[in-house]
Amino acid sequence: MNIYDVSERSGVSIATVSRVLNNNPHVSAKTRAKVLAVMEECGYVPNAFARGLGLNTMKTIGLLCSFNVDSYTTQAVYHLETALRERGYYCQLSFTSMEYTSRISAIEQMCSRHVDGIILIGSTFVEDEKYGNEHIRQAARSTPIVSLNGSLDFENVYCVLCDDYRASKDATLHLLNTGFTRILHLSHGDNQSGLRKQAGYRDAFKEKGIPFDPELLQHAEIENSLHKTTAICDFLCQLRANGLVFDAIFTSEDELAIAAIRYARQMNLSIPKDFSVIGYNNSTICSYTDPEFSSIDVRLPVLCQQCADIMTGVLEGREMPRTTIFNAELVLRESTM
Amino acid sequence: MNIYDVSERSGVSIATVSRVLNNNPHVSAKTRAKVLAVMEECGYVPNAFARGLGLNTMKTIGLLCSFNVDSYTTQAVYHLETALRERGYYCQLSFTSMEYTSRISAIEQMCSRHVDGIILIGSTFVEDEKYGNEHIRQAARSTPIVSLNGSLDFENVYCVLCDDYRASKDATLHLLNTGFTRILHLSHGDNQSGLRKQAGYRDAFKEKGIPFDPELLQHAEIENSLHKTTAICDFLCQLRANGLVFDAIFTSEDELAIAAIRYARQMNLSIPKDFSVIGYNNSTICSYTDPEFSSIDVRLPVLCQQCADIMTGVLEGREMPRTTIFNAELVLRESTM
DNA sequence: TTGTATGCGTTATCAA
DNA sequence: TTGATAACGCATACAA
Repeated sequence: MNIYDVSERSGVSIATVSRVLNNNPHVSAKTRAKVLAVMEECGYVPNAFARGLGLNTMKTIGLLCSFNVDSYTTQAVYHLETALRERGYYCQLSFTSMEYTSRISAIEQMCSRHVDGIILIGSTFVEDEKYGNEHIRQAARSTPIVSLNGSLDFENVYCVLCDDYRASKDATLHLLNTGFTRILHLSHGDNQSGLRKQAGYRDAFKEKGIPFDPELLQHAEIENSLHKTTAICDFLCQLRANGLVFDAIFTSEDELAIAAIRYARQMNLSIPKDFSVIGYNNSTICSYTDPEFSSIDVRLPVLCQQCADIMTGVLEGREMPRTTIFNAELVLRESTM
Repeated sequence: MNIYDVSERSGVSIATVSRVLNNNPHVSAKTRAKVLAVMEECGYVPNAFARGLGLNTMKTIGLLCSFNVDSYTTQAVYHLETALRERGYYCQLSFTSMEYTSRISAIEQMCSRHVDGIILIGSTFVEDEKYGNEHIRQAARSTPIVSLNGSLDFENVYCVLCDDYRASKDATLHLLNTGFTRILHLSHGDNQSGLRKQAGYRDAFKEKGIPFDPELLQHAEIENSLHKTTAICDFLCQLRANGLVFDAIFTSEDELAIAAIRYARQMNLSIPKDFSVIGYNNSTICSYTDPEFSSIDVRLPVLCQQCADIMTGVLEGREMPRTTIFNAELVLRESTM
């Protein structure tokens, strides 16, 4: 059942059928009604591929996720899809593995599938000097790219960021101001966002004039196993056993804060009097521990709305800001004073 | 840059270019090399829409998620996308809201976009008598549907299930066998999967000849808020205050088990001696609590692989089983004897 | 307001 | 092995 069948059965040309289909006002009410009736009767559905070929768009945005299937990524996917659908766009989804080549080919594939735009979820898509980001610049020549939480300065690439630096500084200052000076920063990795967090953390010490001990900056390797919490908790115990003194932990991800809470309990430290914990992302898991832990709300729903707005704006030919930065908010719970 | 440009620059017809593109063996090595060289040089990428129009497929599977953005759904999305990509298919993603009409239109939209197949994630897509599932039967007339964890008996609909009934029965029996008889079943809702779990739970009592108290079957409304755990914990305290006696909790979702663990701590109940907890799905959050809690592993990666296998098999015209059922496994942790 | 004719970029059939 | 040409189903410029 195609446009020719409908035109035949309703006794008009395919042009008229097409007009009805596209709500073109230059159709008489009578003709329109007739055509619609035939369409209804035959259960006609326009062929999306043909339309795509003609219009050179299928109203589709590619969503690229890194290999971390964490709450940040999954929530972002949810918010982005919802926001884009509201704006008339569909989503194509792809996860990438840990390898650099996987990120490259994922972007290439999206382009070859002729998506209208690509949204990169998380700063893991921004490579360090070792590899560089030429592939992103290249892809952006044909397809607009919005980077959620990753900063890139390329033509046709738009960045929507949360001010991780300031948020981390604020969180660290809060801990410093409430009497904790030996603050361990447990970091996920050295991706761009992680580095911004580390900088904010460090500068908080500087601002307070408190000497900073580089030993307090620790990396926790995340393997996505069921024993992650135990492993990280053990890691913390080991640090302590090795003589590192710390009275608070600020983590780059909520998942890591879970382990920090457990560590405190194992060490019989009273939270928040003797020991404080602050996580990052303010995800649902903040309320999974007892005590519930404080965290930084990165306003993911707002960021995602903005990503969708910018993407649709660009596609509609409007001038859009190349970088948008939102403030985060420190949400205090039982794990801090 | 299209196939005509390539044909012109390489001095062959578009038919030959197309053959090279599709690895058709009826091309001389010399011609192939020449054409490939031109393609490489020009950075030619075939137009996906035109190919879709010609072949009547864009190798795309629609993934439909319900409104619960829980770990089950998000993990399923990850495993499905990965498995399908390995098999040469791309994924289009759509979330639905709580309304019935939203599920209807999501399915219709997928069909109208001409996806090759649709995967329904979770049994929430199976409606009760109130609405019925005619829309699914209808959609399946044009598009093969695979239902993950939802049972449906329609032509062209394939079901991949975990034996929730047996898993629930096993979990309940384990609790009964370790001395707990007042087992509260905290259920997410009366969707199909939830009902199977309830039946297994009930039949465990029957099998042991222990009278079953219907009061022990309780529903927890899930609003996806940050205060969910607190709310459910309060709900449990209220039940207790109202005189309901229970010495164990078996939940239909891991998220609910978090609240059960907290309840036990608040009540100063010693886990697992005085109080046992078993969750459902064996997600990462099982290790977020202290003590970590036991849960039912529904083998989601395996189920998703099977969904992908069946979908691709159907699309390739092979005969595929209409229903596949896997066994779950009870994973014991610190919350049970 | 309606119809005719053409283009979109492939794949595939049939001849050569 | 290669090429000419007809689909595929829609949108649209232009003509009527």
